[in-house]
Amino acid sequence: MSLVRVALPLPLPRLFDYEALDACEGDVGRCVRVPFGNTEKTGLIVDCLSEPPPIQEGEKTPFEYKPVLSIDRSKPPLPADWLALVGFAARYYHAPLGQMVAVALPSVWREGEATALLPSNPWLALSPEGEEAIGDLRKKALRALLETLRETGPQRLEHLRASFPQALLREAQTTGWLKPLENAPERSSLSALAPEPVAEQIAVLAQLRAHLGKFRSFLLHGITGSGKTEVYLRCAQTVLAQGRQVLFLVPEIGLTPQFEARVRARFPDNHVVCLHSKIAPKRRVQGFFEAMSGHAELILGTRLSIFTPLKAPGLIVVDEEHDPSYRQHEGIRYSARDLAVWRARQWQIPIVLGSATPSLESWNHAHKGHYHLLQMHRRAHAKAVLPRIHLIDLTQQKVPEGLSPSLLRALEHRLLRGEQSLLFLNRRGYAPVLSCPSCGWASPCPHCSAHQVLHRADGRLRCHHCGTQAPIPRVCPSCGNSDILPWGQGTQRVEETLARHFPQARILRLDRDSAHTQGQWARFLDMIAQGQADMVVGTQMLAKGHDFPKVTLVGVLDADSALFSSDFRAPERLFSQLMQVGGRAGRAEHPGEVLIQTRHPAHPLFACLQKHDYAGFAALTLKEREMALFPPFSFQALLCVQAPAIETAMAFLEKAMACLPHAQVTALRVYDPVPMRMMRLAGRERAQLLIESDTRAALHRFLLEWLPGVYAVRRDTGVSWHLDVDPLDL
DNA sequence: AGCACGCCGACT
DNA sequence: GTCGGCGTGCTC
Repeated sequence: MSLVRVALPLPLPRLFDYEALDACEGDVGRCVRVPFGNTEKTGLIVDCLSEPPPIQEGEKTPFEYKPVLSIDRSKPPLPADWLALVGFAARYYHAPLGQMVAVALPSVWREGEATALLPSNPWLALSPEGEEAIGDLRKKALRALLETLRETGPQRLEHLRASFPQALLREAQTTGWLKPLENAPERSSLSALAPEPVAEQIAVLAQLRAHLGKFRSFLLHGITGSGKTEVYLRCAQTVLAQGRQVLFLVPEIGLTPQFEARVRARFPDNHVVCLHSKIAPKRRVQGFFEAMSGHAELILGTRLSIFTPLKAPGLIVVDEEHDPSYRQHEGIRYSARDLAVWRARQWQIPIVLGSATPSLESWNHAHKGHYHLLQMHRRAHAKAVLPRIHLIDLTQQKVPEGLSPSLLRALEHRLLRGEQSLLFLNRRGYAPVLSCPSCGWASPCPHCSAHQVLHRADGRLRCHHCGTQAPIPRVCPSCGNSDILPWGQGTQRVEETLARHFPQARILRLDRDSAHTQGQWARFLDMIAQGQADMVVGTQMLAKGHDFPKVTLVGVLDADSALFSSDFRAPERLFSQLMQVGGRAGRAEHPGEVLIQTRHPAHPLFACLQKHDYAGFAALTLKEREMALFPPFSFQALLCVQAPAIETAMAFLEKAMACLPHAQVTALRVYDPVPMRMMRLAGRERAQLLIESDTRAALHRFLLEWLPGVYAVRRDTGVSWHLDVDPLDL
């Protein structure tokens, strides 16, 4: 008898066995179609058994195995190291294996017929017909494509894809204007010129290169502008030269295009694959397959690309490793950064975690000697200096519209000198609340425990959590008072205020509302670079990724909300954001200045910030965490429940608590169930239960014992739950 | 999670 | 008399 053990995409913590007479060990890692209940499902074969496993205790009758419907042998099976990774992730995050597989495997792979996954010849050249066509082409885009080819000579398909739409390329190929080239031409002359590394970079590179081919976690702490990317690229170059692949992780989709462009420019002869959730499903599997077969040499992408199988891995780079976007916080939760470290160990290769403001978890690892700390304290451009940081004490100044007189004066100076200013405010919309002074009504969202935000431009109240919209009421919906007022500042209102103060200034607003498409965002960045804006108001979108060489003033309008937040990680995020926005200014020859408005200028966070002293801030904050036994000095898991009503959610948690393992593990704390900080979200009410342990091992032993009980808890209608291991926000 | 089976209220 | 609510139980 031959059985296959199948992981199915179900929220059940078990596997299902099926009869498959023709199956063998070689089918492990293949997709399989199976009957399930009275439907069919596609799962992944994770094991092959020659005889039925012994009857489990408590099992009544030996059941009959159903036969598999079909095994998909059109694709190679997923390799053992990939299955090991997904298996580890499922165990570590206590998620059903089938669901982890569903997260890790592109959906088209599962559904896919034997599509032509092997890459065709990627080289394209301009044909004589194309050369002729350029003359009488009326379409601007097609002409631009052909002229690019004429100027640069043959190019790899994926290079062209990065700059031209797919449809355009297809059109040019079908008309015969672009023809495939059999052999890759010599293109060494086209390699982009690269800046010479400075002393610090050379030293860091020497360390990295000395450890290629071995497992080692490096924490590369380099200040903004110290040239971390250059280090990654040079290290990658060495790895590629050894015939090995490089996996690059970046935090956000928004950052991939520029990074991708830089990587492609640097390695024009290598096959680069870009993976994130906005890539068309078909191309994602293609990239997945090319990485697995070894055709793709550089794989870059967001958190989901940590699940890419690699044929010959040589290096993993996690850029901006502190960034919270590495954590998946919906559905099955995982941290791509943490899994990356596991993969590096699995593959016995080095991993570089880079950041100007490392996560305290990583910093702590470095200081305990688990990670090897590499530092770069100087900006790579000799002329560039760090910005000076000043605090504006809001308790000493009147700020009627969120802009203090000192900040206004500073803005005026830049305007007169023809320099750019950047204002940073983490609140989009016009005003965060519309409120009634007489009865206290404050634009509540009907579905969330949050206020609806006033968006004056489109005349709506909008909830930023669930998306609910409503027209702006003319009188208070609660008491009929006609004097309802916007309360507080959002980016739109600041933009308006600035326009009133500086009617001659060209003001640009950059937030999710104004730059909703990638194209719009790029256009805005371009306008700033061209000097077509004097003042830019924006949210944290501004802090990430791009440099603004002409900006000499950065104003932070409200730094305080994070200082006394109930989230113990809020100061860490604030520090990182302030360092990042500060880093946007004062590039090249212009010295930059940062002005931070605060009601708490004596807060120690600012003292560290003014000295550009990440290490000092980290030491201070780690000390606090140690005293309070917060992570990384304890290990947490969160059981989260959603239900139509909070009572139902709490009831589930009470029942879950009733089945806690009797043999209570020592050094472990189980806190009482509480409603979540944001109790209501999108019409669902949420509660949570926190488990905290002194050691990771104890936490996992405990969860292993407890979870079967939790799965067995009788759930009222509408209740759903999930476990969050190493949660980022409580 | 789906999807069945199963036992009590307002309807053509 | 039925259609349909969702409580409960199962999926190799």
